[in-house]
Amino acid sequence: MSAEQKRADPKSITPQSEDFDRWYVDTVLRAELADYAPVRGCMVIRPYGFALWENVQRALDDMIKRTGHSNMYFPMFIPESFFAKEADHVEGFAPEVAWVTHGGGRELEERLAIRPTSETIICTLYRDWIHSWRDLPVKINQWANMCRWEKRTRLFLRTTEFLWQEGHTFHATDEEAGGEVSEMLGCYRELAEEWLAIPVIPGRKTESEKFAGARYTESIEAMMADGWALQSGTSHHLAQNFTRAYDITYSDRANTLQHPFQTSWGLSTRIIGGVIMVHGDDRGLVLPPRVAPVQVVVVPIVRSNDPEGTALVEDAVRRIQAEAGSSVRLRVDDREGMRPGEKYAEWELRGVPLRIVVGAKDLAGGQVTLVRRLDGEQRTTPLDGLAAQLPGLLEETQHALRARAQQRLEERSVDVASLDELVAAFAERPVFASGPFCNDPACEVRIKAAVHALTVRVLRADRSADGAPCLACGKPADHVALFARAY
RNA sequence: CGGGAAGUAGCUCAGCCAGGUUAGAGUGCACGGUUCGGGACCGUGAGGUCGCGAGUUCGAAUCUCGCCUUCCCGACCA
Repeated sequence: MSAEQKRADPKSITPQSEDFDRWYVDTVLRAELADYAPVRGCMVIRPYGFALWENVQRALDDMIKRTGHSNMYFPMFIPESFFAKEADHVEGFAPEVAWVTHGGGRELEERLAIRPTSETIICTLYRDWIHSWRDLPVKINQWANMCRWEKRTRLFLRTTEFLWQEGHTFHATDEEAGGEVSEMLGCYRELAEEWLAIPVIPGRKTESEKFAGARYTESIEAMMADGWALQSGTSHHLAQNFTRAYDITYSDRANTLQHPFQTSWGLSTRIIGGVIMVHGDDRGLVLPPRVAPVQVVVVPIVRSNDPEGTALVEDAVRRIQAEAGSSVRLRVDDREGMRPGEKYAEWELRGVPLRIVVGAKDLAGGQVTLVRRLDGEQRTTPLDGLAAQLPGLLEETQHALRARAQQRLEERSVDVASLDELVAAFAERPVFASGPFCNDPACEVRIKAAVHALTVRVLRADRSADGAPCLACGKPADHVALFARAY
């Protein structure tokens, strides 16, 4: 089938190789993860997409609790005067803030920002709640919606309103805050790698890429199937920048007034876009079992003119359901009047990791057919003991997905020692290039100019340059930077 | 926010250039039947303020202007 014909077929999605961006949009819409809302740049997260987000949320929320944080909730409206105290922060967010100017039919005396992030209102409140070294550390988190008026939006990756969690902590010492920053980045890494099967590269942002108001920002960077990078979680060391600006003080053990050290860290619905773009294929989504809303779909093959066979099939399906119990998230697709092939295609589009096909033919030999979404691998297997194997099969898929993503990351990563090598690395296709970098903003500008749409993703936490010459200026470099095109 | 493309049924689109019966197709949807192990087939039926608003005209999906939304490419940014 030619590309032209495929486009005319409303049931098909654009192949990745033809147009990756269009494939992404087709997949999100057709798999019913989300749809466009009537307001520019906004999206509706549909039940299937939200179920996926809830599973991500649950995993991360457990980690947040495990590391000693409590959830709470701040309002979404932030008075302009609260917002304006930290200069870098205001300047950094000013162009993206939406303002409420009217309420109750009248113009407000003071404009209200719709939060683009909550440092300012949290600091304002904690000024009253932190007084003593005994009040520290403060380790809180909130799950909330945010608003950033972006000029160019993309489903999940960058929308005007989005959902995330933002953690905010206050500590007595600089070192303790630094430990918090890396501990939470570690949680994000664990979420990405263990739950979403997405290998990531952790590191520190350059000055130009860091959070407005932070001393430094760390992030995890993931490679999408097209070789582009996605910043998938960020953690900021705010030092005393906000606690000074918002005048948060406490008495230490020696009864001297101190400003606490602060951190903040966030992970958003954007990560859903990452899951889609890392694992998906031309049939649609491929979801990691640990977060898939439906882990196993059972498709019974029944014929209206074969009541005997139908009864056998229905018995077998009931047995699978009963034996699987709550050990896996299993759905039986017993919709009438829909042919099996149609059901297969639909659940493949939706990325369900395992499919069990139950038909009279296989059942005659006490078997059913098992199909893996990951690679389409198909085999018959005894009905006896099948349900007990499902959790193990799902774990296998989870690991295979992770390994596949890891392999792609390695295949499309290169080390470069000069600007020429950097340019050559991107000549054919987008890659992750790593090379020695002195972290001078002027060098960053030169490097970005060398390759179209290139950015410095992070100064890698896992690599050291050992004084090798910076690939832009040749001076001894402390860092190995990751260079890539980014969403 | 600049450049380009697009918006007609849930979806993919034709019709527009050269304005004129009741606006079409495929797919999807509902019902009936035959089917049923990879997106079946036959029949019947429902479904559209032609993105929104002005204007030109006896008459606008079609021409003009403005606006909105989406997609692509930039600039900007999570």
